[in-house]
Amino acid sequence: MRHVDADARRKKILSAIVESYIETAAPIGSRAISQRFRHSVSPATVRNVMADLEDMGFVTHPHTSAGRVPTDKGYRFYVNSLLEPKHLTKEEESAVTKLLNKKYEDYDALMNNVSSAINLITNMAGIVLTPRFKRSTFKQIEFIPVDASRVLIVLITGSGLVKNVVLDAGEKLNRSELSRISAFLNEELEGMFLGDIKNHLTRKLLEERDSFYSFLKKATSILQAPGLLKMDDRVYFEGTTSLMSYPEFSDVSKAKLFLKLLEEKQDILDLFSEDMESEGVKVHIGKENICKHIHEFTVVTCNYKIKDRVIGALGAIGPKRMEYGKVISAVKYMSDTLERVLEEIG
Amino acid sequence: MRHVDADARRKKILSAIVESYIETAAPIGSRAISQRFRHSVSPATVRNVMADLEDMGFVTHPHTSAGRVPTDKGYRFYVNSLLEPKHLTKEEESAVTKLLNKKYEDYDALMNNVSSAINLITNMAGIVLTPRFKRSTFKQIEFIPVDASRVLIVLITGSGLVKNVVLDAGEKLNRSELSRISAFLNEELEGMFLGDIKNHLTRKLLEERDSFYSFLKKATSILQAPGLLKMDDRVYFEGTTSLMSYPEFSDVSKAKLFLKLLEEKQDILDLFSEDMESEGVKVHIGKENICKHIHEFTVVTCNYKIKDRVIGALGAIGPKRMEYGKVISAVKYMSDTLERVLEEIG
DNA sequence: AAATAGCACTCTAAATGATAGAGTGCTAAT
DNA sequence: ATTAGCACTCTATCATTTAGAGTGCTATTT
Repeated sequence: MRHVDADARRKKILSAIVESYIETAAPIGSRAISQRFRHSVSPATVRNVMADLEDMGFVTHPHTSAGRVPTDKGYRFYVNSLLEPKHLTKEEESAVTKLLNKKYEDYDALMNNVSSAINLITNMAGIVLTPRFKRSTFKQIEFIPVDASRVLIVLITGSGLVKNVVLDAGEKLNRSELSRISAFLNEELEGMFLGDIKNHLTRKLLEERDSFYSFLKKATSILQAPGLLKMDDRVYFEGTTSLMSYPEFSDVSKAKLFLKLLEEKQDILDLFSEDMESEGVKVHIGKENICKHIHEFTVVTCNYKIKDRVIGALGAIGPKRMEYGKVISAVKYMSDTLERVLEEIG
Repeated sequence: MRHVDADARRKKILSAIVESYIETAAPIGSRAISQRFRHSVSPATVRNVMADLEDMGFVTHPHTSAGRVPTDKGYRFYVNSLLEPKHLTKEEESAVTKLLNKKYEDYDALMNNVSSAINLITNMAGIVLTPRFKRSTFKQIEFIPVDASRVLIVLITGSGLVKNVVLDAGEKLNRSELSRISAFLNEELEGMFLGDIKNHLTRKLLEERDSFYSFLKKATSILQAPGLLKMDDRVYFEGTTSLMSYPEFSDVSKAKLFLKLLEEKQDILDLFSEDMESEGVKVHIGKENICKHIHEFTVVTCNYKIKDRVIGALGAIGPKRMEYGKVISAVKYMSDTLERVLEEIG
């Protein structure tokens, strides 16, 4: 490796450091790097390059006489510039297909299986955010009288989600009025975003003054039934166990911290929600995450859509020391697969 | 403590060993026991009693020069005979009430909160098995046409659970026939166990021979819609994090084992399902559990009912070293509370 | 000038050994 | 029947040592 471009060599060595660290979880020394290149460079040279890389902030030292470890910046550079994407094997793809090709009685089971599949392929914790209700569109509403004063409201969304709420009106309900209300709402709200319905009706209510007003008022109040239009985000997790095998978690206090993170799903939810706004796979390495509980981890996310509308996100979370090529491919693949499955369920 | 009944003293000392071990997680020696009784017995006497207890299989030695530790048999005797029930404090009860007195949009949220509450009070992992669908009764069924060939089936159970399934009939559906079918089913199946419906209809089908046959046939086939009458057991967990604080889990491999247990919910489900058959609080200590993954833990369960019919179970799981009095009371209390809440939701 | 060999120095992790303390079991005394 | 006394055992802990891996610098080679 004589008279090589210095910059190219730095990249190769950084790549080697990152990959070796991902593999072994141990700091890597100049001698080992030299061996990795079959002694085409001597350890001494490697040491010089390493010193440079350290100056540039890509790697660091746990202590004076230890090998080098990538920094967040190092991982970032690796992911942006050096990474080779690693596609799923045929076996992996068929394993995913097999896991997801059941008949689903509900979304819960499907989402759980998707996060299991992510876990299966990546060995990271799989995360799925359910379809966002607020972003769904109105398709149909029906009222089913349960007894004198109570009625079951059934709301069907454009993407086929169904939501039930039992409304206790407190007064005796008039069946024919109910069916007039549902007919009206089905006409009026067709295709509208659930998140926009409330405002739409309030505005309309202001314009009306005649006898129609009280009818509209009643319809509006029914839609206020607790939980009916409320957002219904849910987070699915699988695979915490397999994460515990990583040496990163041999310290119990760290493991505990991580479990806590997963149990208090809010931070994850925020992160994923934000990532849903933009297209494609996103990678958040260590301290790049705003939420400081995730500072020791990397999160890979991707949104998923039905009919070109983003309705959720999925991804993987694990130690920064992850096989980025594999994980990124897997997350993308799972997003595509989930979209396909959702399309089929219709 | 001169001339005390030997048997009574053994019990007192066993009690002291168990309680001390529960508190400190450390083997307890004769000196410490003696101190616990304010030196009314000498360490030497305690040693003799301890040797007896060991012969009887209630306590054991980690090694020659260590204190005693209760065996499963010791815990069992303690729970059966020595235990003093410890009621929840007013604060704890009000904390539970506060946690559960929200409006629930769905059972998922409720059950999650119940298992959180169990965790909150006991510091063990809280577990809830959802209402068993098969044991629910039929109340009402309605069909909502979604498009030409598809219909949303809404099934309401006696306990107020609602289940939706979209059925794709593949052929054009006749609205008036659908409503005749639902009217018939609502009449015919009122109050019947969901688990019995299939047999009931098949039997009836055999008896019919006239024009009614094809109508009945159609009704039956609709109820076969995938997932409609299928069992829908689900397990809710909360509080794995707080368990990780226990010294039992300072060994990561043990922690991992436990997490695995929680992730593969089947064993838990089996255990709880079995316990649902009998009334009241059940305690399973260590090796008493058939499933060997639980051999290091104690599980406390209790079923819960709606209108005198058992529909689910809840409980706590944690190290054998738990405050049995407290945990047992808490599990019972949560069962009562959940029954009350379910009654209110109706 | 770039690459490398050599060497002194640093730090860690693992092995070793010594020590204190907690606990037991037995026997003799009360 | 209980207890005191004593020898013995086992463990946990701490300090000390040692081997090895790794660096950084300088002198040397190409």
